[in-house]
Amino acid sequence: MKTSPQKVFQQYLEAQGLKLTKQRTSILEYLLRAQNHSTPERIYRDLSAQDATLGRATVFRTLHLLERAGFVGKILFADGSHGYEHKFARPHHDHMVCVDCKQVIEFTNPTIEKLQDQISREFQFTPLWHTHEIFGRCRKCSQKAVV
Amino acid sequence: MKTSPQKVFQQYLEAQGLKLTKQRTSILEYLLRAQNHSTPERIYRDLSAQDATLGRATVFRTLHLLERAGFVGKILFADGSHGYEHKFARPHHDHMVCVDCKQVIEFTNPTIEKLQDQISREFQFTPLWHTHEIFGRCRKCSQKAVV
DNA sequence: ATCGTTGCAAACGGTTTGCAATTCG
DNA sequence: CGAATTGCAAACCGTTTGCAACGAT
Repeated sequence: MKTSPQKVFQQYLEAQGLKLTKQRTSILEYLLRAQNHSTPERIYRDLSAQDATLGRATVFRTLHLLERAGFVGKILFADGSHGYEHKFARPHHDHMVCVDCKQVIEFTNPTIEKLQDQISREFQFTPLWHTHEIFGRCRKCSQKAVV
Repeated sequence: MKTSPQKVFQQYLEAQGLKLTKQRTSILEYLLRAQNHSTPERIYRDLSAQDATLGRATVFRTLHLLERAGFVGKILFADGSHGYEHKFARPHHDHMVCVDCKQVIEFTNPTIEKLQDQISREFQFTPLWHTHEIFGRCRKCSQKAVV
């Protein structure tokens, strides 16, 4: 009994009284294909190449919808801008972002997660979500950057 | 031999062949006064109340200058916007941001810092800086939010 | 048929730039 | 004095919105 992202999305829409349109489907599938760093503009450019009538507004609207539903999340870039990544069948993770080649490396560390909960508890703070991004240079770019 | 932020700033400017203007001084002093969550717009509004000729562009230009120099840093808000905080005589810290009252609680955890370095090393990633923000509800807002 | 959804273009908010006038050193 | 800096307004970019046409159920 496999539940594909598409099916999950469809069920979500149905439950909310919303409709499954071809635009929503193609944006979802774009996100599933592209591992990460999909920006609204890139999604728009790539998809409107096939389907010339797709509008920028729909990309934004669908991204919000998916974000509200918890199917996609934001990822920060070093310059302060951001992109999106889907969260289907992917455990929570944080990011190391290369300031040179823009590559994104995912990491998880259970100890850090545990410490965050502990710190929150100390302050009687109720954590809902977090972002944790390490900016720096990946292995390759570190080598190149050596003076 | 005390070195005030003002003096440090002045020396930095001098070293770069830049000038110390009254606008730059007043923006720096604003940031020193306001603990945190200063947004460009708020800085502009508050300061231009006294000095009606101050321009928005100068606020942005000065903020960039201070950021490049490492005297101020960005702080993310829950809605994706951001503000600035000065970094004079304040050790590195991360943030817990209340999604309701917007309050920012600072925290530091040496173990987390150490783990970050360790993870970076594993990937042969050279960390330059990081952001780590926990979003949730502060003690007071957690209580209010109980259904 | 109904109501959600779309594309469009105009509006938006935050940030940036070009330029002539000003100010610091 | 000369170079850096400023204020202004226009330009810019990413995102949002109002609206009439369209499409899914």
